[in-house]
Amino acid sequence: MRHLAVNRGPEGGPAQVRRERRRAEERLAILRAAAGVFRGRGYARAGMREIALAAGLSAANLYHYFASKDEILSFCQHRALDQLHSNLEAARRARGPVGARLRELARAHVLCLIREVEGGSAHFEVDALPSGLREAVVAKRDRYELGVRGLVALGIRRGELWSGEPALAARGFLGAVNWTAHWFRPGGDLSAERVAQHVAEYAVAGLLARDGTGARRVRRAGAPAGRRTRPGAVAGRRGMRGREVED
Amino acid sequence: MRHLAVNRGPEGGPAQVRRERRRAEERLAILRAAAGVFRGRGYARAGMREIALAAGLSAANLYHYFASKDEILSFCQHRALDQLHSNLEAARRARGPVGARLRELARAHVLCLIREVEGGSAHFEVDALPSGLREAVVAKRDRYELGVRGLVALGIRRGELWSGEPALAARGFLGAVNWTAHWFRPGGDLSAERVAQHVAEYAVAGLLARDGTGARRVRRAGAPAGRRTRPGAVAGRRGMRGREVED
DNA sequence: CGATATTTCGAACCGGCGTTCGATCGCCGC
DNA sequence: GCGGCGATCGAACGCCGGTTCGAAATATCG
Repeated sequence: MRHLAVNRGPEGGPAQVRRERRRAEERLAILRAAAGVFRGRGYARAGMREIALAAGLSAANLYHYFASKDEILSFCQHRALDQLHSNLEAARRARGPVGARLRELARAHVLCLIREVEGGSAHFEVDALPSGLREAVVAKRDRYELGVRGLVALGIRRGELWSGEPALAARGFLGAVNWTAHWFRPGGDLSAERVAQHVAEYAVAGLLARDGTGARRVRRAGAPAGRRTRPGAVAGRRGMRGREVED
Repeated sequence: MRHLAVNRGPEGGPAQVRRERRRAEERLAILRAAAGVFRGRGYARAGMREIALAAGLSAANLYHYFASKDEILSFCQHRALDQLHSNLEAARRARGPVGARLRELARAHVLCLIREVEGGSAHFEVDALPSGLREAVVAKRDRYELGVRGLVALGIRRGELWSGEPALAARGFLGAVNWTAHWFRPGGDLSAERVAQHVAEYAVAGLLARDGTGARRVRRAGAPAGRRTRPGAVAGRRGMRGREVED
């Protein structure tokens, strides 16, 4: 971190931006290589020399692109979380049955985790970060979880989904989806797309309205939100007339 | 590992067994303390001195009870896995609807993970073990997963469950259940029993027969196994007449 | 009560790993 | 071309943490 981005004035030369672009690309390449090593050996076991080898440069040179190993992990996590948040926004904006939206969200989530191009599998090593960097990652992850929970709550209010406890249902949903990163190994007999499809199917199925026990409320989508919420239900408190999904 | 269990002959004295019993108890106490530290800080961050402090003895003295830090983790995992296998055996022997059996299995699984008395939360740190100790743990864990998958396959053959792919459904099921250990913190507003109940409910719901799409085959339990398996289904191959659950 | 084995502990060891140092090479602008 | 800045690297540093050492305290047995 000795001489990064000197920024000698408000306006850099035309070649300055070329430099910075090349630098950003190199950072991304390193990030990808590091993500691969993290996935293969876990964060704790992965060494800087190993990451450097995978990225094709020397260990010392890594420190011209990242301040520390923790920062590399932090960037991996932020990148993947940004992708997840983008998926979430798409799911919130989408119209149609909440189940279908959640299914697509789950599918994208799984793909984000197991696709090699992203360093998504490094999410679960949040505990490895020092508190300074961890805070931001945890906050972003919690915001994502709250968004998913909001979608689940919306589905419950609409009567499309069933759940005794939206928070627990959302966590089960996320668990089924997140777990994929623990066992999936690329190159197996199951393609990433196939896995994502099936796991998403399972994750949403656990949320769908029960048919045998409990109230049967499978219903056409598009019913006005906020209706069909029985007094005893655990759905969202307070009225949020304008918003469709709670934060 | 210098002078453990000298074993001076085929028959130990009466006080010998008292010693060994006390030793075993001390080992268990250390195991519990270590499990607590592992849960709180993660395996990599937990130090031997910290474990020793939690267990109430010096760091050096730990090595009179365990050969290494890895061995402590390994024992934690084996203990928890033994518990899980015991649950699995109960689920296999039980009669009645497969869904109910899986729900009870999931409930017991969650409780095993989040109850403090057991070091169950250390399962996910399997990658931290050196290959020698890891093999046995992974094998035992895989056997458990295969057992769950067998139960799922049985439910599918019986027509009580639906799944495009038993292996993926079982993994989603285990994911929803295992994830609990990542977020549950004792002392929150949700009791362990309540969490286990709801998460198990969700995990099984994802397996139950679809009502809208797909074939509807919710049916009274106890139907003979092996029937109702359509030719195209992905259920278990080959006949296993005597066994109800495949290995 | 001596002898032996077991438990305990403070202190030190040492290997690995994240990190830094100092120097060299190469690219870009004037 | 040449000056300077950024990129690169081999080597070394320093710390942290698992592990070991040697001895002292304690229990067990004849």
